Amino acid sequence: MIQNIQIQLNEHLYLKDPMQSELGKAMLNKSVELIYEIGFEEFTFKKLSVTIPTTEATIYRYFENKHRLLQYLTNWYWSAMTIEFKYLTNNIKLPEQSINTGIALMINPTKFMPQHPMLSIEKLFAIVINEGTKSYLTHAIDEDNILKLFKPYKDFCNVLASSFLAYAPKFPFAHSLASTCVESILHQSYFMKHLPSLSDCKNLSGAKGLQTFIQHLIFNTLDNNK
Amino acid sequence: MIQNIQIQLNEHLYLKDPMQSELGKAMLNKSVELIYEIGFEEFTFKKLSVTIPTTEATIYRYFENKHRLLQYLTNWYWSAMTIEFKYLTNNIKLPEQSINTGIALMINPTKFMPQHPMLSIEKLFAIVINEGTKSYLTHAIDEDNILKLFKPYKDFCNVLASSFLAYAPKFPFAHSLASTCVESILHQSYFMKHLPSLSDCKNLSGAKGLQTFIQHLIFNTLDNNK
DNA sequence: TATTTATAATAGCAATACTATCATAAATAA
DNA sequence: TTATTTATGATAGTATTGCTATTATAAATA
Repeated sequence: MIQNIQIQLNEHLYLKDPMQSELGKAMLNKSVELIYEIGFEEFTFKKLSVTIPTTEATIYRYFENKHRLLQYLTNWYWSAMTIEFKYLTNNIKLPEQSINTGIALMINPTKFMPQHPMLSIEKLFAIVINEGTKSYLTHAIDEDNILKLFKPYKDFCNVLASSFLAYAPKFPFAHSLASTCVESILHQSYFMKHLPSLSDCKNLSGAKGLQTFIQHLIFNTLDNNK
Repeated sequence: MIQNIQIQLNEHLYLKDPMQSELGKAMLNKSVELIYEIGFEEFTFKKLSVTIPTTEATIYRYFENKHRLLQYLTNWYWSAMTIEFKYLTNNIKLPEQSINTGIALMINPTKFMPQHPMLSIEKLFAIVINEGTKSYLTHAIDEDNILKLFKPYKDFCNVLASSFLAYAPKFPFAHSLASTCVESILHQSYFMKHLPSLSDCKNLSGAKGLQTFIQHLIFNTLDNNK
């Protein structure tokens, strides 16, 4: 589904829209590869310019700095996730089923969005896990928020919260639960791989353990607050 | 309680133990002030050296780089939290009461650890909220983990998980729930302040909303898995 | 044909993230 | 006491990063 849709992102994320040229698309494509490989701290525009190839100065005409580029990528990810979630849950009557679809999508996005002509969903998912929080844990958070740079992330949490409320209309913490689940899935995925003692879930069998844990968390909480 | 205890931290965190000299202690003290003020990305050893005052080269004799210093601070924080949690819950018979104490401590550490001669607990708490994840979201995670640089964080999650298991011995996700709660409290605190639409809790009335939310999450989950 | 636009090529600069050297003062050992 | 180690300051230096500026050229558009 997602590979046929052009995602229009907040214009404050870039100086020149990377979607409007082949070179810009190469920047997005190659930055995902490179950040995935070497991590965001080690990632520089100079290194990116070599892989494309182009010049550092040209990349700076597209993006203010590497932090904006990371925000561009995470915005793209959450926009795609929101579109996919709405698509998957459209016409679904049972709120329970929508919630379970959301969980499955968050844990295993490549199952629902297998590939994209421009970006590797698999690597982008890894970047969201490894570097995603850095896009909002910044000293400029309040200015960035005024520019609405976190809207796609909020949108995704909101649609998830809405499905919680459809299931348990009186639950007073739908948004907190939604953002907690989103972050928990990302963290637990990271912990399973790197700090396994912080998790009881195993990476085996398609992250089934994580799915069970998150279902426990959501439904036990919601069932007592219907 | 905590102000009278010397916390011995992993020796891979530093080149020269900052606790063994007044200058080293000043580095810790002033780094908390400075990171709190300008954020970790803007923080440099050069800037820190001016506030102490000392020279950049001298700070490099204590810490490999600013990332190790951040890890030192977060290690100190979670060690202190673990000690405080054990102290507060010692001789407590009801697991429920231990869990509630843990929640209260995590949400409002300054209430239990009001001050410390070397470090501002309040500012250190803010740093853990704003920058804490950066101490483990690094490309060197696996090497750092071999050096046991995340032990204090794991220890805290473990003692919390133990209190969950005391309350609900058959619950199979105690560690995942513990790390999820720890991270959720930090994230929700951040969201309440900067991205309020991601939370239903208000900063008013001593973060009472956050406490209620976390209690919902824990007890509803555990009660159905006793 | 003229003009705008995009990119390449190149240079440069201030700040960052270190490393190295030497002098000196204080602490400790012989 | 003298000798020696240790800690710090003072200073310098280097490679990289993060970014800006200038000019040339090719392609697209008017």
